[in-house]
Amino acid sequence: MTMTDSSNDHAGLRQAEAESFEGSIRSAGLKVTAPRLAVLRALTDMPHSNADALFGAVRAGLPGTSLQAVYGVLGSFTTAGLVRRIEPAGSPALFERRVGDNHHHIVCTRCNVVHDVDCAVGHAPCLTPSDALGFDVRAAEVIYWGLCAQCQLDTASQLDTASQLDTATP
Amino acid sequence: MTMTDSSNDHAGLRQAEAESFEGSIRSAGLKVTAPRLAVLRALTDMPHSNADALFGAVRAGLPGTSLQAVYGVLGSFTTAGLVRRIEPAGSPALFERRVGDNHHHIVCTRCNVVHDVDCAVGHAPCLTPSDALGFDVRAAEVIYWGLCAQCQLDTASQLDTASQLDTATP
DNA sequence: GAATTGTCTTGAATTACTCAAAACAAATGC
DNA sequence: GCATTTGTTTTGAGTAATTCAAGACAATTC
Repeated sequence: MTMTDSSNDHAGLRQAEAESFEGSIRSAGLKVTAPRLAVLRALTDMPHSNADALFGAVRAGLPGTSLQAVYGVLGSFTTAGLVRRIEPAGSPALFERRVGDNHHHIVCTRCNVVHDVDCAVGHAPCLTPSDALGFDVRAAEVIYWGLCAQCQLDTASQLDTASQLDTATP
Repeated sequence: MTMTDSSNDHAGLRQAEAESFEGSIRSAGLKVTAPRLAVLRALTDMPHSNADALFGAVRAGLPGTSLQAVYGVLGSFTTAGLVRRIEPAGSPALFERRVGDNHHHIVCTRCNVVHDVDCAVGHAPCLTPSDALGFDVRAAEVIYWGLCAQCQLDTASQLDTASQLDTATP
């Protein structure tokens, strides 16, 4: 299947996007390859994804790609500072394109959705521990844990149903 | 081999300690078993240890114990709120007895040593993100990354040696 | 002291990830 | 353009940390 250039309204945008991906990869000192472009596009569409989810997205547009290639791409991107890797407890590593701004994350304990949150207090928030114990502190990583809005609703309605059942079965 | 009670100065202390371990386990609603006592003792001696390190320590005093038993003990202790599990990025899960005080951790990026640090700012420090995005925030986990005092010295002297080599080989 | 309940041992399986060698493709120099 | 160099991907295997399951066993309860 071939695609005529500028065949629809999105073509221009898509091409501009592709060029920006290419530029990012190239200026990170890495060779521009199809798997790399595909991973970068997938990561733009679905931030906070793990290697396996990205592999799925990449494979959709580039069938021959291996999972190891995705790991390789993510590794080189992370080393190059093109993507950031986070590892919330109990989760495989997640990746995002938002780098260099020291933002943090909030994770739902029920559905595992992840969102970005900006620095907690003032500018460089938790970067100063009460006592650094002689450490030369380079980074502070904050993860908030809680229930997302949807899961609050879901659990509330579950409790509701449960209490109704209690009443219904004396 | 048998051990006479109160045969040395440490015996009284050791017994008191054993009783406190027993009490902790019992009041957490768990059965008191030899592997559990051994894990709790090991964890007291070496906080921020992983399952494998604890297994090693436990096995020293209680040879028949299996690694799976250690995982089981740690799992039930964690569920019961008797120990806290932390998972710094790139590390297997670490365990500690200090629970319920919402303290944080500082990890050396070179030697992986972990220390406790108290809350960063004020009382409930980073517990309030700038924008919780509708989440019901229950916990904030902060990990500081940096070089410990010893590793600062080590890397400094290495740089020193390297520059000396540079000068020595023109 | 027997019954009940929960825990431990043994053995296997799973998940997430890494390593290595050969095939291949992108950038570089001619 | 085409060959070379360098870096990347594929294929296949391997590892670390952890979990699952069945039966044996031990701690509490009655």
